[in-house]
Amino acid sequence: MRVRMAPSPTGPLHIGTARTSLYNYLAARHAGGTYVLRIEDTDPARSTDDFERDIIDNLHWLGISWDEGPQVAGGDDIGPHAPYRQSGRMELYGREADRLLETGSAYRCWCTTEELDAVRRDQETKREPPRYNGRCRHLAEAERAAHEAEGRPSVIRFKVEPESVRFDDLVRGEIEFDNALLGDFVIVRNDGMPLYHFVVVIDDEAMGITDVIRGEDHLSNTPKHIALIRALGYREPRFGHIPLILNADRSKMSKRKSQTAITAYREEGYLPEAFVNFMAFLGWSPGTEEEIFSLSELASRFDIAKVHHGGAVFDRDRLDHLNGVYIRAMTDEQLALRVRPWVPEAIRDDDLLRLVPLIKERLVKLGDVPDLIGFVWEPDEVVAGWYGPELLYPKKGGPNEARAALEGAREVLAELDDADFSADVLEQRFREAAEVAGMKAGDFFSPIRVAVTGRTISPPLFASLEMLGRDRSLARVDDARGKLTQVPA
RNA sequence: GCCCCCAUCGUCUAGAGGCCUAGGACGCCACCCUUUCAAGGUGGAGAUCAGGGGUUCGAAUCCCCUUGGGGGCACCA
Repeated sequence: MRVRMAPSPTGPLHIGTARTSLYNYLAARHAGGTYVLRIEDTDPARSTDDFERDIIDNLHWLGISWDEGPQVAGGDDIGPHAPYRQSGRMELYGREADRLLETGSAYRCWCTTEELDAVRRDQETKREPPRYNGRCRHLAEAERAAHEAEGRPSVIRFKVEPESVRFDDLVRGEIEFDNALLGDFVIVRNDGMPLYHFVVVIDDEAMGITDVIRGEDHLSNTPKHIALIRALGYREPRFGHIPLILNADRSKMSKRKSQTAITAYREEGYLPEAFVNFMAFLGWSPGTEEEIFSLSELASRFDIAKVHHGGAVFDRDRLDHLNGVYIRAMTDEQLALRVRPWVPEAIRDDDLLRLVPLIKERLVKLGDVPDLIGFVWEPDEVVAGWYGPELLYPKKGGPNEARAALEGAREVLAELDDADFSADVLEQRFREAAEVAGMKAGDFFSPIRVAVTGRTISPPLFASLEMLGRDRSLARVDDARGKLTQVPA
């Protein structure tokens, strides 16, 4: 089995492309087949090196590796079927176009865009299917010769025979189309650039692709490909069309309505293993109630025949949940390593490791780290700027209760020496102080929490104080007391 | 408009004629735990399996129609 993924570098790696890539990868790994990466850059106007790099980098990030193809952007191709970039195969496309011309399966067309538009408009008003009317197909020899002598640029059109085409789709079963509805489509532009439907078929043949697994949006294009394959005398691969990933409104997932770039998710701090797990379940399930799978587990379980037929809405809540599951499953050491890019360099590795337990079970995405424990490394005055005096009031209480708690906290902190400055000791002392103040523990802790972390929601208070150390804790409590002096009782 | 595909809780899905008074997960709502928030635990609401006809002793599962949704019909990929 040889499968391929064929992204075009006209944008950053799209989630749909990534999922198709994943399914191809899983199918190949499951069957012990070969997985090929091919860059479809036949649209020079829209293709860029940056996008190619984005695609390759993010595929690597997801852990999807290929056996043949460019291993790095702009790098050398690896594999016996090079080139793996369409721009490297121009000569072959030209030869195959000539062959089609010679065998009479294709013909030159001189119709102008204006003429074509006019025909299309006419068809629309007459409610006919919009397709090429075949004018140049029936050109007399003399007219053809005249056009060619004139030297005006022409496109090459493929002659579609009015026959019915059927194939056995790997995920959907038997599908039948009537090619009479198709119309002769263009395979080479008037500037000589070959078009997608044409090159995809040539490339797949050249690379010995046996199974074409792609998005459902290509289902309707398949009869064109099959017609081309037959005219060219190629061997017909199996086709499998996987369901689309959808926006919340159930339309095809698009940049306009959803975040589609894999990079964006990566930058937010989603874990590649969680993302892969999530994508795999968008249209596939093992048929059991298990749901946590590594890439290699997925490969051993994956079955293209069990892929769903209907589209799947991208559900961010579910992704968040899965990401949290993977984060919680990590050791503190692993998580510290992963979180490093989101933490200031000034934070030492051993301090970071001490921070991790405070946030592990409340972390959804790695990028949320600064939000959760930024107070540890932010300067006191910055943290003080995060809240106003009224945030210091306990839920049931006002400035007086806040003052009492802060006062009590000050005393406790002031009398502790550094050796005693641990979460356990702190908790014990603070609870005693709450009692002395005649306050419920929760109400007593609340103003202190805000003073120290700048937020009403934070990691456990005493561990936070321990991390911060005595002096900074004291300073923050004093900052808070200062804020309260401006407020009348 | 034409062609093709699809249709189980809000979402992702289990389900390949009797095991289904439809299971799980996310989300939601309670309660428990608890220094906040999470995490965790327990429980709950939530799908007349889009609707209608068949086939069958029996249908979420098979067939047909309707409806709804999606995709495709480029000198884009």
